Amino acid sequence: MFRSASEKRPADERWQHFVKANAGKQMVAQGHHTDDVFVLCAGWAFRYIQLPDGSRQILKFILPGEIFSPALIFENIPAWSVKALTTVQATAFKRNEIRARCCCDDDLSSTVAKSFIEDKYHADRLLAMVAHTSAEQRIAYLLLHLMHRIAARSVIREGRYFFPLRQQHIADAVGLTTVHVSRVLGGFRDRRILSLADGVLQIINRGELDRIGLLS
Amino acid sequence: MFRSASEKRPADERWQHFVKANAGKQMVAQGHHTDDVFVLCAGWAFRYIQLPDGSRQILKFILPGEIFSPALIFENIPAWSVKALTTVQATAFKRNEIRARCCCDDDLSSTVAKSFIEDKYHADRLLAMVAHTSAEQRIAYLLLHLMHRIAARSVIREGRYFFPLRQQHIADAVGLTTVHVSRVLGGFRDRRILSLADGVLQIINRGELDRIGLLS
DNA sequence: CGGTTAATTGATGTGGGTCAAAAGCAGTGG
DNA sequence: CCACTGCTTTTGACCCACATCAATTAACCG
Repeated sequence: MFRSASEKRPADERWQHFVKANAGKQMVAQGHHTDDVFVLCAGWAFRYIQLPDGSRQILKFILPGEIFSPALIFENIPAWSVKALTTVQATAFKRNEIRARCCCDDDLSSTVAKSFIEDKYHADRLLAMVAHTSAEQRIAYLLLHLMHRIAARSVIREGRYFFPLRQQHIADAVGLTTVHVSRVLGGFRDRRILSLADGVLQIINRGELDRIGLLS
Repeated sequence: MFRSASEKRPADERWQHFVKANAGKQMVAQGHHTDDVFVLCAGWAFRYIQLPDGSRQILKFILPGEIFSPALIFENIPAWSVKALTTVQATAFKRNEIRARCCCDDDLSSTVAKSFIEDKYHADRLLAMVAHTSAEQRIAYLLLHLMHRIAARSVIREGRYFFPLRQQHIADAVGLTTVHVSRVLGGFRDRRILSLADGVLQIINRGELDRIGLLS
């Protein structure tokens, strides 16, 4: 049975609530006020900014367990948008609640700080890759980066990764066109390095992929 | 993370001290432990990461009054380096001291949060520009961004900005070669948009510069 | 079945890289 | 005062990685 004090309050006063969305649904909109701090529970999403010329830059792919952006805890008008990549479920906490807890909870505030730093670390490295390396290197880097994060939360067998990105997403993340992404992935396939189709990334020659994309 | 037991302090563990450095001096080194949190007092510096292939990505130019990086407050092995661009003076605070104060000082922690968010905001936009726009747009954007920050801390007369960057720095910040930076700046000069020489940036046609670099 | 969206492939164009040379301009030292 | 050195900027010639445009195929779906 539900013992639902919270159920009886209006929806916008509960200190947390759940949301579901289908693939493609915009969940946070650049420049629009929100009091919610979202944490992804299931599915994939991505954070991006839209340029006035119509192109978009994907800043980060968001995996289950991750906050949409640590910045959301401190600002109520985000400078970016978030869109669901697959069907997703997320929990929305009230910002005030989170911030109140941060003050008296050392663990939480240290987690927040870590997530800020990690976020920034990856953003900096992505910038370096996009600015200074070839299409092959950028794509290899992105795949390796995501593989690492995927492997951290599910067991990987035979080099097969669940991988819901379309080529358009890869293109928007590393600053290429879909046409060229297709060519590069085709090249990887021909050279027996990996194959990417039907939402599955199959790694065939990890060593070679590392050699290409692991500039560090 | 490691924390040394509380100890009596030798002279060099004062909770803050000052440092001076000449242009070109490396002040923080990627991957090397440091207990100091630096704030720039005078001169310019820049934060960057070095890629294994030798090229470097400049992440941010640091102006007087700014912290080298907000991340420095929470991590003791930075993922980036900082180098002096001009002769500089900086104050080095002890990390433990800063963090202790953050806990009981709402103003300070809110300032830190703001600086994290602002830092990230500019990094995201730079990534978008580098990934999706032309050389002219990137350079115009960088100049406009810096002009804005310079103007916030000193009066500008007749569109003349103190501007100590070499073309190499511009190239490393926006992902171009010095040769091409030279051509683009030459183009701007020919078209009476701006001229950049001898450490002075002279804006001639601000409207046109905005039109090129202000994609927002 | 047509209609739509994603991936592929080919032909062609171009922005910016690469290489190389030269020129300007400190410093430095004889 | 002039040569010498090192650093930065400029300029020219050439090239290639990636964009652009366009057509084709494949998969999915009501």
